[in-house]
Amino acid sequence: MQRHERLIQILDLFSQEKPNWELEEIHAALGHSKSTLYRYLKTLTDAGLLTTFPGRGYSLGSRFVEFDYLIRVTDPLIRLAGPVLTELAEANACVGLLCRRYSDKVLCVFQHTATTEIHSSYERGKARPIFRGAASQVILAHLSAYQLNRLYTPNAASFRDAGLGDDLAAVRQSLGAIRAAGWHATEGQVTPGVVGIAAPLFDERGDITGSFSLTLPAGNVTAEGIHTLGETVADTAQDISQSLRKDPAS
Amino acid sequence: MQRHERLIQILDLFSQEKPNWELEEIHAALGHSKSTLYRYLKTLTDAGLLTTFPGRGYSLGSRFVEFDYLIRVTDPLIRLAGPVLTELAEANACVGLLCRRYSDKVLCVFQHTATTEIHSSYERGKARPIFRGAASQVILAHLSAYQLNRLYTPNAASFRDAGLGDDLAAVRQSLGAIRAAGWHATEGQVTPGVVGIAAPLFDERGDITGSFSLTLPAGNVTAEGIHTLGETVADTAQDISQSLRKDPAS
DNA sequence: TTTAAAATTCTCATATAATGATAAAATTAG
DNA sequence: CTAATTTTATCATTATATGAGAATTTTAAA
Repeated sequence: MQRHERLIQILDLFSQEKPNWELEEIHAALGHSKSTLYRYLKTLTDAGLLTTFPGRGYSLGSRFVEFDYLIRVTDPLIRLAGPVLTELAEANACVGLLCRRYSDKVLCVFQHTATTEIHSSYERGKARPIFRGAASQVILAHLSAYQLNRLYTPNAASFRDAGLGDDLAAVRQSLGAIRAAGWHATEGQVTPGVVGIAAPLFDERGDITGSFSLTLPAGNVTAEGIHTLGETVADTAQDISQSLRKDPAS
Repeated sequence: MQRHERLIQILDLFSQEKPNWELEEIHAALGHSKSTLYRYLKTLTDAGLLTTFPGRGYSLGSRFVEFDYLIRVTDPLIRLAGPVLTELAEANACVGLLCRRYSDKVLCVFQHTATTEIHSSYERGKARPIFRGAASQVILAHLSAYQLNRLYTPNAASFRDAGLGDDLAAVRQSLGAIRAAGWHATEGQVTPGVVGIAAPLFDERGDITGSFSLTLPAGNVTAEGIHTLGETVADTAQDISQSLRKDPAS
């Protein structure tokens, strides 16, 4: 294995269940010599990727907090879509979600809650299931043919389970229908009894970059209501994509 | 130079001014061979520290967003102090700030604004000046003697400019006074016309871990008012530190 | 969908830096 | 201030990183 990978592998240890690691524990888990391990930990600590206090082991460093801030303030998606999403969520007493595609992931990057009926667990930084839910599927629907092929082959079962089709042809067709509609709604794919209504967001070059969505209790809305909201979400998302084209950064 | 450092050096390129780098630009800035550079970028991208989209160069990856979330949800300081700070800021129509020490840095990790008179620029992830302002100085005041020595020698001028004393003895004395008072207030050290009132937060082992502070327009408060608020802030911070002792994680 | 162009990864011989045992130094805690 | 502990430095050996070019993958255009 590459040395660099062994260095970065250390970061993989840190999780919600175990955010703090003693030197000895890392040693036991990864088995480097003490010299090497100290060298690795110093490199990561100097880079701000880890932090340590005497007698308290290692935990994730300030760089993650600082770079998240940097990403947040330089993200035109948040700047442009955030306020509009907040407004729309308030107007419809629901939860608004802004997601971004990161190659093979869909992450929530902004959220606004305007209801107490559902408590969304999708804060900024929380990953979404890639195949399930409107906010993700609307992104899948706009991948290039090549990218979709690549993703489909090792994940055929996930596509089927998410109701997108039993073979690639069927998946292409259902994703094509989502593209044609301009918006997409799912019910209970992520949380039982909860409806998601999403539309795609495109970057300044016209490529899929994320999704704009509302989340609300299934009982609160009729099929017609969903349709009306879908059109609104689609129109709003289209406006945002248009603004992104005029905005310098991506 | 160590190879690992050259790898991580790539991350240093990314800034608020230039959050996006083309391969050719990185090549020009750091001068590795194409093979090596591609190898480095792939390692960082696979680790989620960078992200890339065709024709759009590289930018910071999803790991920073995800790990900031992880840090946020596992941070007992935010869980315990956040709600109390919000309440206190609302009650006094000011800005509440929660800062954390990261070895040589002081970072804002939580903020609540309950006034329109000042607009705090200290969102989560924004670094604070280490020597200036109540929120930082109250942390300095509780460093160990050894740590203070280490920090003082190369920063004597900064200590003087921040009004903490002209030599180490004087600095020790003024920091001792801050410790004795239990809270500390400064005016205009960070933003002109703005008063900061801060108290220290200690972790479960009794070591300084951050600060709890309120920020308000100087015109809105008398010397007595500051004193009253200072006592409140100190008492509240003390309660939080006490709770941290009972809390498992740090 | 097919094809051409561009971007990225792979291969391999050589040079260079990583490794680990131990010694030295720095830091903590009493 | 001193003893105990943690962290860093030293150095010979070994293993891996490097870079040029070839092969492949991926993109974009027809």
